[in-house]
Amino acid sequence: MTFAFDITHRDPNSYARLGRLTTPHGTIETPNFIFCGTKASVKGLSPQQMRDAKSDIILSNTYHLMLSPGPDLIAEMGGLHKFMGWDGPMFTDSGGFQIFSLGYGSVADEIKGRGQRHRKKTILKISEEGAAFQSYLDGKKFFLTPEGSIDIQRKLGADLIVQLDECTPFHVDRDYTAKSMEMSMRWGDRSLAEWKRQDDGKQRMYGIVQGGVYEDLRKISCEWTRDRDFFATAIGGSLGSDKQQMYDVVAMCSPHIHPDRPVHLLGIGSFIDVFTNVRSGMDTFDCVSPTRIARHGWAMVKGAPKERMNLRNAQYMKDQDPVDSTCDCHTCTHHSRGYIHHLFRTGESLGMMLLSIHNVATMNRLMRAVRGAIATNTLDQVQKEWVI
RNA sequence: GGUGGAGUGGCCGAGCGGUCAAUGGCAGCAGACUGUAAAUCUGCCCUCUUAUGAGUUCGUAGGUUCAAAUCCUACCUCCACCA
Repeated sequence: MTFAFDITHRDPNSYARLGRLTTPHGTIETPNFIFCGTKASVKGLSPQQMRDAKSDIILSNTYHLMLSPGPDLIAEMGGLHKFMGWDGPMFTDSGGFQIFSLGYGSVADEIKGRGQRHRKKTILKISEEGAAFQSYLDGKKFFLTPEGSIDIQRKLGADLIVQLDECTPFHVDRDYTAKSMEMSMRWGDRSLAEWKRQDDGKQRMYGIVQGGVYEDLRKISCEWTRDRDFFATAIGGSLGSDKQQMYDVVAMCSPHIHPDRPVHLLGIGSFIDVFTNVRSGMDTFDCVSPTRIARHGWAMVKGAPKERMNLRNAQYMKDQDPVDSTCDCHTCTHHSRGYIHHLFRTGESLGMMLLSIHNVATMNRLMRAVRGAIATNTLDQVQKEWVI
């Protein structure tokens, strides 16, 4: 069997469960975390360093690889696994998030109404047929359709692929959200048809739940994914303006999604978010945050205030302790806070690399702890160790 | 010794009579970031104050003027060239 999802344990008190997700490139335990390697590279770490940090699965992006180096080149190079030197399970996102982010900027910018800062929109038009982009690299125009996204993802060759959707913004009205959701459903059907047409047994597809913050829309979208031949379910779109609303939106999906399929929560990844959403039945997560904030000087630290520590802060200048004395990653077993502070202060790229290693290792440690906690029905206690 | 040029906030460097507590950049201090156009972006950055505001600043000391970082004089220091 090349693909499977086996649920091995269900938490009696919530939707939390343990599972084994099997792909042609290996089996991962769930809940698990998928690291973002958008342009065929997890920023700051080599595939070997990802392995050393105990990572199981990574993700790349259809849109970015479409622009450069192009799907045909990657196919010619033997596919994405071979191209980037990662032989484990891999996921590709469809480009749906870029339909949002290239028009609105970051999630925080959009929610806080700041608009897209410092750059022009490069999403030109969204229509029933697809989305028109202008490459930020050379101005060349691209038209991404559901069929095109699937075709590109087939050429890239990730194990787990995703239907094209429109990632709905927060600041749109209910009517737009509903129409957008319906279009994403039609895009999902087209994605599924294209996948079936090209199916070679090496890939499986996620359908995406949209519907914004509206419970009735989420229910419709969940049932739509449940009733289609998707291998798995992903929850996407606007999840609200704050954490509580995000938790509520995810929770309102739990009763309506297919109970036996893997469920992925798109774009979420803080400690508290993982603990909370695992209870709503989320099996996998992905987020740019571990590697992005590492490049900005922040270490994710178990049990720390706000879950993290800013190594650029002057208070760490003479600190001889490791970033996290309970962490056994390469960074924490070899380097001090003071040294990492120095690397950031002097602009040495090694600082970003060391913190990226630590944050990746920490997310993997978190997921192991979450799995252990579900197995022993101790989620509440373990959460208190991680989140204060 | 002579001639010319220059001395501005931690550093570099604009400003050359009022709209100057003084553009920028760097450094510094903190913050944001959740399917990555992010090694990005934001705020603070003379002193006191939450702020309005007040008080001291542009080598030093005088002077001109209603008004000086900006003009004049002397001195100090540095640079260039000539001896």
